[in-house]
Amino acid sequence: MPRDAESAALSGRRGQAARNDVVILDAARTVFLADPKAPVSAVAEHAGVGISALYRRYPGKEALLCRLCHDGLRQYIAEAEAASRDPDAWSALTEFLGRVVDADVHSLTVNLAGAFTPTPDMGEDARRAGELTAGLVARAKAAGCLREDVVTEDVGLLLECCAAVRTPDPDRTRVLRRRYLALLVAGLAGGGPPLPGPPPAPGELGRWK
Amino acid sequence: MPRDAESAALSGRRGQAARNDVVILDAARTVFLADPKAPVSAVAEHAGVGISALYRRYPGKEALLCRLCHDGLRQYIAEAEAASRDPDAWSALTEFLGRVVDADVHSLTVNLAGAFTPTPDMGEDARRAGELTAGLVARAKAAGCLREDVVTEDVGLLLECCAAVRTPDPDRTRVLRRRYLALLVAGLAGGGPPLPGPPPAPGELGRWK
DNA sequence: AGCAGAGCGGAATGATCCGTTCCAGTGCTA
DNA sequence: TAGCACTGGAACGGATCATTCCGCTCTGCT
Repeated sequence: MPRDAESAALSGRRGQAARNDVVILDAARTVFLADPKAPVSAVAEHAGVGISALYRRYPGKEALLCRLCHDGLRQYIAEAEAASRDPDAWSALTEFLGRVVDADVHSLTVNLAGAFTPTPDMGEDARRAGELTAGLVARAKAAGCLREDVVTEDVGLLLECCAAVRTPDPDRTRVLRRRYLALLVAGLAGGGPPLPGPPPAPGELGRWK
Repeated sequence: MPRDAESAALSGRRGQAARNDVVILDAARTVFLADPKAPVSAVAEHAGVGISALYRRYPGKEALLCRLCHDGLRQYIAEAEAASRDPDAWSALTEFLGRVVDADVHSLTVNLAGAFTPTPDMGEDARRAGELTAGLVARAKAAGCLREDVVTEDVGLLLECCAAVRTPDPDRTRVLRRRYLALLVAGLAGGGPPLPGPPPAPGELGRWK
């Protein structure tokens, strides 16, 4: 009988269990993305499984949220690393932003934070994410395509702005977010008066501490 | 004895009652702006009054929310009317946006909507608000200072983006919001590639129907 | 001066919601 | 065929709120 845990074509009880692993995770992402404080039962319902299927895999809601959040953080890092390899500094930054917005990674990492006590791993990953972001910003600035008065910390807030755009339809939401990201990116390119106010300070948005 | 209901210097029981009217409204605005689903008791506590002081004035939470929201809508209209009188089409639009963002009117009108059944009055006011907004946009476009591919409905989403910027400190929040509004406004002025995706349709964001 | 009651603070109430546990059923697996 | 890994979903217990209620204070009129 097949023993490969990676296979999606597993049959029987074990197959269902393996498939439930991913079904549950997907459902959780969808549900908690739509409403970070959704009840656990909503996840089970959306996944089409019972509540016990969920509690067999995670010790509690907090663990599930933590997993989701950490996955999002890892995805952010992966996108940032991929962008770092783009030879063009401007498209590296802007396409990175586009991908992060599309994947709704920001909602995952930020809106869910605070609902659980972060693990040390996540702190480390968060630091790495910050570094990579700073790299992308610095490179774009050095290339002269990004206005000088933008700082690394602005990126998080920009993503927050895009994440605020929401409609009942996920696809439509993605499209509209791209629209306002485009507006923001046009602003990032320069033009207009200097940006007002002191920029966000490094520790200021310390949801991660 | 003084009978003037407008006076803030009313003495005695009636005076306290009149003063509580405004204290409660202010507290409600502050509290519900910070958290639209805050408990009623939080409002009373923030106002420094008991819960009954609140229930003496409003039949229930919903009525209070409705009042707050309607007030916000009226303020929006007032700002839009004031802006309409600005002879410069561009500053009419941008300074209007700035004032609305500063006053956090958008959070008031949008984040609170859905928590109560709107009155017909509000529907009427919402329509008027839409008209005024469209006027500001049309004028800026006609003057050639606003990019052509922006539509009236974009304004609501822009405000939503700004409202998404939040810090524990209200003053700092205001400053940061202005920062990203400036970025968006720079984008609105033009430059960069055309905005992607179909723009939001008139009825699409129908939180008010 | 005295009293009727407007207004108030805050405890008590009752409903709702939600995370978690528990148990009986099901059909692989050996 | 016996055992058990896994599951669905009901039941439990705690928490949170909106709202009501009661006893008190102090005002404003007679």
